[in-house]
Amino acid sequence: MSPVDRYYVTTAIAYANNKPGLHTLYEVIGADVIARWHRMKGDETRFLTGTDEHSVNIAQKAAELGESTRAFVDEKVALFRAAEAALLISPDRFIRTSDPDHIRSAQEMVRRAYANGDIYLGKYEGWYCPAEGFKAGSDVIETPEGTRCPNHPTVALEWLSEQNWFFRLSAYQERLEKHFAEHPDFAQPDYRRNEMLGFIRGGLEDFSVSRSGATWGIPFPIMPDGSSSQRADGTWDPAAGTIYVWYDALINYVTGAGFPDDQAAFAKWWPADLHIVGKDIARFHTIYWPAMLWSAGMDAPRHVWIHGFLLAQGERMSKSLGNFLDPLDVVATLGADGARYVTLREVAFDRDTDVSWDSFTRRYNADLANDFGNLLNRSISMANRYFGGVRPSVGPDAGLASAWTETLAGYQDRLERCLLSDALCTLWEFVGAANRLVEAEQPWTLAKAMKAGDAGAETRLKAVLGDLVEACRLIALAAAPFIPAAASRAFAQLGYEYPYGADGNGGPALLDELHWGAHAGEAGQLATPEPLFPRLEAESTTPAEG
RNA sequence: GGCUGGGUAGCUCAGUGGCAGAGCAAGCGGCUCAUAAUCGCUAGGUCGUUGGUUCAAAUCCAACCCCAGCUACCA
Repeated sequence: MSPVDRYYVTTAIAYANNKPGLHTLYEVIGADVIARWHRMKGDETRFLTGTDEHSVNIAQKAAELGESTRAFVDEKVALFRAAEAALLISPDRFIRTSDPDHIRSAQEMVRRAYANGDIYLGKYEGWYCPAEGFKAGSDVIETPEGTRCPNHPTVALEWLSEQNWFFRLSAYQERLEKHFAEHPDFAQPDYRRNEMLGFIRGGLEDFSVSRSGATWGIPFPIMPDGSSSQRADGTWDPAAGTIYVWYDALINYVTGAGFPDDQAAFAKWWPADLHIVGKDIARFHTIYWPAMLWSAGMDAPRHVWIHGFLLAQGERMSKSLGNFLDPLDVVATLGADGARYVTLREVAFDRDTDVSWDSFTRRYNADLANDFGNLLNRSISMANRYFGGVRPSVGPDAGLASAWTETLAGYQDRLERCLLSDALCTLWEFVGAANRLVEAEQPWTLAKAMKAGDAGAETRLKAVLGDLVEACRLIALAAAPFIPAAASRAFAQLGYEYPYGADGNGGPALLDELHWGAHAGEAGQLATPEPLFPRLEAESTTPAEG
């Protein structure tokens, strides 16, 4: 038998301290497109996204608001889920680091590393802000009064040392270098890979994996003497501390694959095919994470794609600066499909990109309303007008057919290399070719000749419109991972049943459907055309400033 | 500071020795099937600066100016 390929793609989990901005959901949209592409191709696909909920900051913020930490993160998670639903994000699981199976998973990963001799007791030293906790060396400022943390400039920092557990990252330097050498596409794009490789070559230090004192976190499962920190009644000895950051957050990827409860599922889904992460956490995903997995006897993920940030007038979008776009505003203005398309078309997936309402609406109007939406509209209108809506079939000698073959190859290549903006650019060149065909053939002129009794003109007209309708089918279907709802609506207008589910599962193998003329000869009736992407007027394009 | 990448049209970018390019935005024209859509044409650039190599430099070399990324434990 030819086994169905399976594909496991993840995003980074988002810090659940606020409502999500488009700059946060950007990678989720991208991952969703890749997941849908694989589902439609017929790969058995798993798409994991979720939230990171353990941190001193979150517990503190909840306390300030007089809420339980649990209630606080539940609220934030609901905001994420609502925004993702609005963007038609289709995770197979939305994981939370507070999920019980994740807690078991993180603890088991710690036990495995310990059993492998990679976790040892050490001393963590650093600046400590009494109002906040340990601060990284890069995160403190020098003031005339002394060293301070930027969040609490009036509070004197203390130099503290704390007994913590450490992970022996230094033991994996050679293996990491070898892995990078043998798998050049493990970390991409190339310039990020080179940065990571440079970091490895500079020498690796061990990092701490536990914190004492913190209570909002996963209990560290091991006592200093090596015994379990779990008591007879099932509770955990707080003296053991909690698991710190990366042995919590990164572990979500194996939890999402079934670890540790469902070994069969884990064997099926691990290693992940693709982690999509922001450049700020590239090092943890391409260096810490493989070492942690190897320590547990597991394989490294196959690919890590490192994307850039959204910028507003050159500045990184962030919640603290307040210069971010609310995904719900973008969806309200552009629609879910428009928001997805425009975000991934305007922002290169491999580097930072400046975005604005102006660039978004211009792109929406140019690509979606004018180029593709109007192509669909004019094609269907003419077929309705000249042939009563009977869907015409492709012609015998369509020049678009060979152009399509080339387009599809380029589109697929870019999409599968995570060059999402380039993929759309390639596909839209074909949209332009179809629009030019209309001008070249002038169906309205052929229609006049047909009316005058020219049988040749009628044949020609039918073929031209058949080619245009076929072009629309192919474009809509190929673009469906980006614009799933619009693709379905386009199919309805074209008189085709849309065979895929709301998440892209369940239909025929996409690449079979993407052949020119795959449905030639099938009878069908076109519907009344409705603008697929209504054009935006300038006045309506600047909602929610600031 | 060190290492890496970049500075090309109003905007976003492609272009690694041979007549400066694309898309969008702008202007003009054509068409009328269409969402004032579409198609064609035009305009617009001392290719960061200065010097050098070369018959020839956006491209190679040197110096300098500016921007970004990385330079370890943030979620």
